[in-house]
Amino acid sequence: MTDSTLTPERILEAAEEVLRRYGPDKTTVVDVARALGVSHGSVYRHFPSKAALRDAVTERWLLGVSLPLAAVANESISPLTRLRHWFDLLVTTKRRWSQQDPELFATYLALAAESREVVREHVTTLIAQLITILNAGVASGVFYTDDVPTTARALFHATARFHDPVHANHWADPEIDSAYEGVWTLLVRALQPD
Amino acid sequence: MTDSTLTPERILEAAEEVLRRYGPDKTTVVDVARALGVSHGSVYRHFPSKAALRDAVTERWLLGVSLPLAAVANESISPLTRLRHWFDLLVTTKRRWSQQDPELFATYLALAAESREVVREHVTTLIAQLITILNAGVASGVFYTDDVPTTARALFHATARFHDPVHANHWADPEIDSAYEGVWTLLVRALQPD
DNA sequence: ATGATGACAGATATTGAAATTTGTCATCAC
DNA sequence: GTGATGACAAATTTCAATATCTGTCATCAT
Repeated sequence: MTDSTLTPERILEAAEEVLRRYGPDKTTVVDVARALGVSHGSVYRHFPSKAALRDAVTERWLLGVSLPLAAVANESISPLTRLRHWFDLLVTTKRRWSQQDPELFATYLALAAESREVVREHVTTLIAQLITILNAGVASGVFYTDDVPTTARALFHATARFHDPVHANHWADPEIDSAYEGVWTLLVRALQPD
Repeated sequence: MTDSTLTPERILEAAEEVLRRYGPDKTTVVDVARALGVSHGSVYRHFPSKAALRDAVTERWLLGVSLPLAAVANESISPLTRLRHWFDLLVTTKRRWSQQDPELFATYLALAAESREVVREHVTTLIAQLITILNAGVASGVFYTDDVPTTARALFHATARFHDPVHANHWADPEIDSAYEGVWTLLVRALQPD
């Protein structure tokens, strides 16, 4: 039976399902409760507000991005290859998502825009992964930088056009790949030891 | 008398004034005509559509950005200093604009979002200015790159977070200046001859 | 002849009354 | 006692009627 006890986890699943079906504007707490066969008051027993529920859904989605990236960041391969794989995965994940299901991506975008704090933490997580890769590279002498955290943040910001959803409307441009290569080339040069 | 013959120029001035006052959503061609004391049919004699009028206003605004930058791009100072001044001017212009008059900036943003082609040309213009600076630097040996146009475009994209209006909501963040310095440091390193 | 007008049709936007939603909490069921 | 319920007030959204706007063009004025 699907209707065992009500848990935050089950509510999140239902919320994702409803969001997927109705979009961010038309999804209501009543809809989510209905999908679960409970009253909306019961949902409020597990999430203090609709905003908190939305934040939790956003966090779940962002984990889907950051967990695979964490695996890459900790792979036992050369730091330069690892850095490239990491950015490739970040960029292609976002791009595929935005193109294969634009409506769902728009939903994700709308949620993220309202869950600023959750997104901020996500970005911090990603930059921490970059720090891991940079540290490995500096230790083995293939990267030079006198300030790893600053450089990690700079790499993230310098590539924003290719992974920040606010730029998603450019991800189908024909020049996007060569533009990405151009920035990558520049950044790799910046990391080279003298 | 302000009511001499009706010209595109006078219509543009009136349109800017009305946009400034009412914002992009509530501005109508009828409003613009009223501001000029003419019928809206007369406006259509000079602009084929409301979209064309909007594009022309956008183009005018963007010229306000690109003309001062052109001056910097052609200054007779060291290419590295010139590059830095150019980006500083670009970044501070946008930032001041977005913070001193957020409503007008939002208006500009809304117009630009609908005038894609005009914006595309604006970006091409800016990248051409970067090419000028890079060429000077390569000629005098202070910059290295084997592909000036690609590098110019990469520099523009890598700094998008600090000048692309889609990122304007981060321009008041306290770390924005150090983030900018971080990216700048990286990019300068990438341009250094071996 | 040149340029401005305003009536018009179809498309779009506004408005405010009615319906729905959010979040609370006294009550209910087990 | 624990957890779910649904009635409720306040806030928000929906909807359809009404008004306005866009773009055209036959007509007017100079």
